Amino acid sequence: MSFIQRTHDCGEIHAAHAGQTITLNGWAHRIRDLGGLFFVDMRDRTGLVQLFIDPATFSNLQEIRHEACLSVTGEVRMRSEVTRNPKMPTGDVEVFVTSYSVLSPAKTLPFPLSDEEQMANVNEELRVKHRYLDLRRPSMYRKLALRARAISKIRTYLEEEGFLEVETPIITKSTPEGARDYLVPYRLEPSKFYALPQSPQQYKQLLMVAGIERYFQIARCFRDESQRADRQPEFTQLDLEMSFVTQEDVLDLIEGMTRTVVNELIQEFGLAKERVEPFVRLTYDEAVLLYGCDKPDLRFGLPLFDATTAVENSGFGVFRSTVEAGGMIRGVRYPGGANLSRKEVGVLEEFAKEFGAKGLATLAVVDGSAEEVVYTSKSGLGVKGSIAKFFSPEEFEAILAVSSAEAGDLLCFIADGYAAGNNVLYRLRNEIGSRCGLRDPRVLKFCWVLDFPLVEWNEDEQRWDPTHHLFTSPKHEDLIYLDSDPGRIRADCYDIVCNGTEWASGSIRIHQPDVQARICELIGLSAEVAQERFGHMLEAFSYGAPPHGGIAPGIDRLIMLLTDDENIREVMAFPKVGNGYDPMMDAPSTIDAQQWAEMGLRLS
RNA sequence: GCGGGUGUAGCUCAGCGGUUAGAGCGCCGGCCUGUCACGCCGGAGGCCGCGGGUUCAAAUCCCGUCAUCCGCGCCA
Repeated sequence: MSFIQRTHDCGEIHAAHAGQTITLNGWAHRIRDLGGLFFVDMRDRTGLVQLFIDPATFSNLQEIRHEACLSVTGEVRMRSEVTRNPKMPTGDVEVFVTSYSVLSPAKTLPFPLSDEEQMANVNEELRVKHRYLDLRRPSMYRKLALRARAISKIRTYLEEEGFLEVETPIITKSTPEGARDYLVPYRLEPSKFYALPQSPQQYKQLLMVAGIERYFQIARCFRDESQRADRQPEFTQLDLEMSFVTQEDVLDLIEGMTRTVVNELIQEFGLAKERVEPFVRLTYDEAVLLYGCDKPDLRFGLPLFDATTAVENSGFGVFRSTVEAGGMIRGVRYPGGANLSRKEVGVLEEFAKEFGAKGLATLAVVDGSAEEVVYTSKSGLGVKGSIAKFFSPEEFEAILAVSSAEAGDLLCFIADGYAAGNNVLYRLRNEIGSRCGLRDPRVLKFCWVLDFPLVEWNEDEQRWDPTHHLFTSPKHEDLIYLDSDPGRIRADCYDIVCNGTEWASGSIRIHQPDVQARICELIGLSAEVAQERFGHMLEAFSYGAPPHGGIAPGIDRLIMLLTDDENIREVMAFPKVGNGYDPMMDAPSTIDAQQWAEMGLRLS
């Protein structure tokens, strides 16, 4: 069936077109039938323009229903002063329709896609099921456009830096190290399987051995792990690797790329974000000490404090016994928290308990002249609270000093081991930051976290596990701890964190077979198993592998940061729902008997 | 694997032991010549997620189950 093709786009029509006869193709976004007057807001990918249709000229206007696909021809007319709509970019004009055709009628919609306010609450599964309708919304188009432009700018930047984009296989070998693999049965030998790549990690290192020197790819990654708001079974990373570089070279390149790309996107899309500043740098140890985690939100301060020595001999049994057991008393300030009711503090304690806290001890810091104050400090601060009775004046002074407390603060203490306590405290700090309005949505605070430990002790398995992955290079000077104190070995490993979420992770890789062999041994990978799983890597490295390193920033997460979306589904065209199911395609699905037979498979 | 929330009209929700289950939006019909979230009048539309139980009586209480959302474990 033929149709009259557009001469213009809806969103571009303006006063200069007045008098012209034009044709538009698009959808009926909103319809206002006034009896003697008929208005349609027509939408295409560029925007909206109002159609004016004279009902006297057309007999069957009820066929123009919500989201019907239309071709419309008419004359662009200026609107009179009183009928202009300043809220619309095309609001100075309208199209006086002389002919139209319904290219395709539309059934009643499953959700009100022309109403952004109502769409905010619509059932997520329904939106995913009818994704082709959800994506008609201008706000969704804009996210896809932002994503496409981000990728385009990344590509441009890296190509100018001498990078080559290389595709790597989607069906490959299972290397059961990190996440669970998605598996694909191999028809020709029924006991064998391909795996979908968790990332192109090994391929990109092999590309370095191949002499590509500067590789990147907008790479799809697959991990069969349980879902979260910011995770999907398949997601996209900017995968990147460079040869003959130090850590500093990778950091410089990525920081330059990020600031260029993000600042351009902020400008191009008019995002309500401040320009990205040079990245802050923290070591892993500093980050954990100051913020309790390796992904601190640096939009605000409130560093954790350590009150262990201040209270280790106090009359408060919980604190004393924790210290005696080798634990620590660390805490965080809650500005304004001194006003919290007992019940509200209880809510905060429940929050802490969700993350494994045994309890939450608090002291309110107020003006020294306030009521119920148990102790007034030399500087005039008053302290009160249910545990205040346990401390001596010296202990109060020490607590106030280490916490840098101010009047109005609620000091929140967690008594536990360093790691377990930090796990609670960093979440508590983020919660306090949110409550106090300190997590400014206009700010993108990027920071590098450097010098991660190479390995961490796995209590369950009683062995050392790689913190990053087994090809990560130890810092040369730390190799002396390999036998005596492996936990002390730092790696040439780096993360980019933005606003409290991990955005990118990377490292300098091991390129020397003898070092790789020692690391395999350290993490309990026997030579035989290493050969079976990674023999291709070990062999490749034996043919003159260059020193190399790389990084892999998450594309989805970058877009989420730019659009302030909390859910990764919002920045993907066709996401799955929480259990990995695709309600639109109905995938995964059963296969027919012939496919079972062909694959040599049966249910156990 | 675990915890919490939500399942009632096409959508968003109210109803939380007691007449015939409601509202707003949408949909259908009527009226309306300057609307732009048009307005006004009328109407249709419900296995109250599913299964079981308690009760004279269940959308409402209990048990189970399924789906979905959020989180924990997990995610080199």
